[in-house]
Amino acid sequence: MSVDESRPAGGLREERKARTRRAIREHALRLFLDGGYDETTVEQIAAAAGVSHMTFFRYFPTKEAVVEDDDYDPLIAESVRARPAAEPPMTALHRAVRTGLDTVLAADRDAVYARTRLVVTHPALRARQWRNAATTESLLARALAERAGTPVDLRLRVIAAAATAALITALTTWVDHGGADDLRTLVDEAFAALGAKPR
Amino acid sequence: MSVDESRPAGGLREERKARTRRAIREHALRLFLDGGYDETTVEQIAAAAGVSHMTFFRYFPTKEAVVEDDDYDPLIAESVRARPAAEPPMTALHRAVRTGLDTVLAADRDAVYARTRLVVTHPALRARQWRNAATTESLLARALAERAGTPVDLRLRVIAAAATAALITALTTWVDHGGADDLRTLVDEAFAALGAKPR
DNA sequence: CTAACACTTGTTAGTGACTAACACTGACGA
DNA sequence: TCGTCAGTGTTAGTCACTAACAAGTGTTAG
Repeated sequence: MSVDESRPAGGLREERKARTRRAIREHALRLFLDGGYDETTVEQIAAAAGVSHMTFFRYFPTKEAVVEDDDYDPLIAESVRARPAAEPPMTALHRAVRTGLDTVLAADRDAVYARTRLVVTHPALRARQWRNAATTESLLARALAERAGTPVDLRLRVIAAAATAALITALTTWVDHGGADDLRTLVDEAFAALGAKPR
Repeated sequence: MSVDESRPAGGLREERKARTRRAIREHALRLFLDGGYDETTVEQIAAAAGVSHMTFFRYFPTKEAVVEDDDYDPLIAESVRARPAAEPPMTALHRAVRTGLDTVLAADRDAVYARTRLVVTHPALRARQWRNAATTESLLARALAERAGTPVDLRLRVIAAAATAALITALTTWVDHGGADDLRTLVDEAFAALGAKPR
């Protein structure tokens, strides 16, 4: 996510790229929600966004990638590092996730729900999400390790993986109930099941 | 996996099918290990097994599916149901996984390692495995619920998901260390990180 | 034993995700 | 203002996967 600082980020090129990226993503999500994920071809998305299908793949490595939210993980990792070192790891993750969630939900709850629903519902996207979960986990494990000043070991990796699993389970339940529940309550319950102290 | 009982399972057809299925799987794994997963095409696997690529897809829904081990999950679920109802859920899962693992490892440790290595190493297979993890989880959650005589709730689902995550983390570590460690010890450590009592 | 049937397979033709190569165009630095 | 090069479109391909039909072989009723 680092931007080449030697070139001003506000140049016409950068701006254009950002706009194209946003356009592709927005049109893709709209088309997915309208006509279904499988039924929507990359060609259609590209056409809707006014680019060729090659350009699509230059911005997103796969069709699935366009649904991902890449900003969320680093945000949580950051939060983890900010937690006091004395806090038990699972509790630290819980609170970090809560913080991140509050931020994201406050911004655009409906968009988050729509996207989550898409991912949870569709097998291919779900699989993709889990693949990314591996990245999330090592990111979180490293954050935990840095916070505690210890090396990354099996214990921390398991805790990070379990926390990710808890979060995903909460998200799945959220969607299964049609978004009726309060997601934050579900997350709290999920972490409670892993023995994280609520406070 | 249920066989139509109205027809004897020992007919020529059934036998032939079983042989074809085994042939495809074995040739596929050999080719994957030899030349890499991506580099091996379904066409090549089919040719090696002496069938057309259509036949391949009639036996396995996707290229990835040929690597999966479908017998393992039900085996664990069975083990879970056999655990005493008084045992805490995470402990029950731990012991069930241990039991299943002992069985599988005793049979063909090297084959298990080779297959696990393939899956852990390759992103697409890894993703697929985790997609199945969703199935595994609901299977385990249901087993836990039946054992305790309670409905499946968020808590049980989270515990099942966390256990699966712990298992996968242990498997990943196993492969990362080149299979040098004792897998059962790793699994014990992984579950210990989730607070499962060792005994 | 044989003929009709059911099942399995191969062939062919297609779709759609994704890639490589190359030519073009326009923004940027000098 | 001009050369450079990042960003894009076009074209032509590979490969996973599917649908439709034709052909072969095990099974079974008569």
